[in-house]
Parts: sequence; C-alpha cells; structure tokens
Amino acid sequence: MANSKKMDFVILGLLAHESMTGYEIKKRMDTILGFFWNASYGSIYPTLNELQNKQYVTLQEEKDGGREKKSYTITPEGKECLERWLHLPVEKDELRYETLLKLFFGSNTDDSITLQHIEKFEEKIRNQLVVLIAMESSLQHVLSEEDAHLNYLLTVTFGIKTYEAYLTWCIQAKNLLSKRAQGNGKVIN
Amino acid sequence: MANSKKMDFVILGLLAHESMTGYEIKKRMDTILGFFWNASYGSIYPTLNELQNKQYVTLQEEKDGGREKKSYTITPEGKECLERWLHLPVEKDELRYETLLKLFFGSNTDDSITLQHIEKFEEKIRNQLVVLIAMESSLQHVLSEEDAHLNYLLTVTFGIKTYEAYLTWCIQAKNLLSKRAQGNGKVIN
DNA sequence: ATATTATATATCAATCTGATACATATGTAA
DNA sequence: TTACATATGTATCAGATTGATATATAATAT
Repeated sequence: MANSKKMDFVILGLLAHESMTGYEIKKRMDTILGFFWNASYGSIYPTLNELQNKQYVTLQEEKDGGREKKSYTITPEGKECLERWLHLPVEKDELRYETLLKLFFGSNTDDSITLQHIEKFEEKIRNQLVVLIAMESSLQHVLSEEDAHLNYLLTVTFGIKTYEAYLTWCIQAKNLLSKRAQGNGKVIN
Repeated sequence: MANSKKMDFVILGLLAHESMTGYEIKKRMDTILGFFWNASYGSIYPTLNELQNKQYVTLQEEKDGGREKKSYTITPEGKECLERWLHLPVEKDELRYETLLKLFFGSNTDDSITLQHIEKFEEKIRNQLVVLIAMESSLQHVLSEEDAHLNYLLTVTFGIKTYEAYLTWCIQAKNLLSKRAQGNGKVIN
C-alpha cells in the first residue's frame, strides 16, 4: 500500500469543503460521488476516529435534546495531507460490473435470462442518467460561483458520456442476443 | 449476502469452459475479465478449496518433476450452482475510479496536477483500447465456432464503446481545465 | 554460467462491505 | 392522538478481498 487507504482522502476531501457528521458524509458519497466511488458506515466511522487521532480533523460534539451529533472539521495538517495525495499518481481505476460477468458466462444458460439482465441494466442506467443530467444543469448555472463547481461538473459529464455509451451498447447487445435466441428457438419476451 | 460471494461463480464460470489451475484462473481474469472484474490469489486459492469441499469442483493433482500442479474440474453440481446464480438478478455494478476522485477534489490543488492525472488516464485507456480492438477482431473471426464467443464479443464491445466515450471526454475535460489554468496564470505544460 | 521471467501454490495484515443494532426525530395517515 | 414509517445519527462485526510477500521449480535470455 504505497499511499495508505483511499477512504482517508475521500473524507478529507469532503471535509475540505465543509464540516460534516459521518452520516452526512455517507449521504454525500451516495449522491454526488456515488456513481464512481462508494463507502459504507463500517469504513467511515472508524476512519473518522483515525483521522482525529492523526489530528487531520477535529471533533465538535453537539447535543440538541437526546440525539448526539459529531461534526468533524478538517485541520491545516489534514489539508496538507489531502494536497500531498492529490499530487501522487493514480494507483487504480476499477470497474466491477456483475452484469458483464453474467453476460460473459451467459452461454451457460438461456439467452432470455441474459437479455433480462441487460434490460434491467439499461433501465437502471437510464434512471441514473436523468439524475446526472439534472446535476449537470444545476452545476452549469453556478459554474462561476466557485472553482470546485467545474471539477464537479467534469465528473458529471464523465458519467453522462459513459452512460450514453452504455445505452447505445445495450441496444446493439439486445439485438445480437435476441437474434440468436430466435435462431435457437429459445423463449424470449 | 443474498447469494454468497461472487468469486465462487467467477471461478465456476471459468471452469465451465475448461479445467484449470489457480494460476491459470488468475491469468484468464487478468486478460479477458480484467477490464470489468479483478481478483487476487488471496481470494482464488481459498475459494478453490471451498468449492472442492462443496463438491462443486474436483481436484486432479499432477506432478511433472518437482513442481506440483493442481488442476480443477467443474462437477455437474457446480454447473447447477452456476446456472442458479445466472438466473438471479444482478446485485451491484460498481465503478471505482481514483482518477475521478482526484478530479472531483482537484480544486484543492493546481489544475496542472489534475491535468496530468487526466493525461495519464487517457494514455492508459488508449493502450487498453488497442488490446480490446484486437480481441474484438479475433473474436469476430471465430464467432460461429462456439456460442460463448458472442458473449465474449459483447463484453469486449462494451469496453470499446465505453473507452471511446472516455477518450472523447478526456479531450473536453482537458480543454476546460487548461482554459481555467491559463486564466488563473497557473503553470501548465 | 547467470539473471530474469514464467509457472505454480499459499498465507496474512490491513481493509472494506453488508448487515445489524440501537436511539431519537419528524412526518403522515387512521 | 396514536401508531406507523421514514429520516437522522453513531457504532460494531463477521465475512470477503486486496496487495504484499514467501517459497520453489522451469524456461529463456544474456
């Protein structure tokens, strides 16, 4: 592990923008980072503790009524750590698509099954594309307000271009697979 | 964990085509599955032992000279297990792109750094695209020989379409970022 | 002859996921 | 108003995975 775990930097990156609780960090990751990076509570909360021990973040405990709330703020040392990581070369870009796995091994079952997987994939991508296009539009309106917005926009356009390519592929893949399914007299819907 | 770990099915899927050693399984995954699925020895060897205990695969030990060689063959029960999994819906398709992470948080450093990450990404994709196009061509020549070849071809065309979209995006992203970098008087190469 | 690469199996600390547990707050429908 | 569902919030853990490392032999190149 050349430059320690990525989770450290994702959290530092989010906190560099504004102070947040672990719960809010998770929400951010699910919404804006969601399509190219994921994390679970099981990695967020322990990492926040570690970052606090390293003094890369500080903790502000609030208690309004009964519910406790732990808000974390990045320190100057934390920002330095983030910047050092940004300078390091990218170690790994990884795809892990179960849909492609089921397509790859699809000759071990009916083509109608594989077709269903592709159709579900297509629908999921179509829905996510709507979300990304909405994000693109709202980011374009606030582009001049903050430097970071261009960075956010570029990740969103990456998603849009990619998802559009997926959808084009889906049509082609469905055609070729359903043609074979018909030829073999297998059931398709 | 609704339908147990994926590694089981990846190995069963590969063994459904032909008997192999753990080392060969790893090589296959690095070459043909590599762009949408990865695995390390640390998950392959233990999984092979588990599959053997479950009687989904059988072991043939060979010893030519000093080096031992453990070849695994799928059983009818193993094939049934694979087919059952192929029928189950896809649980998760996941992207994990560190390049996008560094782009997203790029406003915390010089744009020239982010530009370098995108340029390296572009180069990597360009090289992988050459490999995929070669695979596409050789699969098209043997398409009629085996049913599975269409399945393999479709995963390859997925990669090609996706990577082409990435490259288009790279040009656009570099333009927008370098324009800003110039505007701010920052160093770019 | 020597060094490097390829074949081959195996383990392990560090890490991460998915599930679960717990507790409070807020909205909403009966 | 009572009950139910959803949202906010922290935390842990078994099981799965990675990346590194160790070990050994075979083949190929220098």
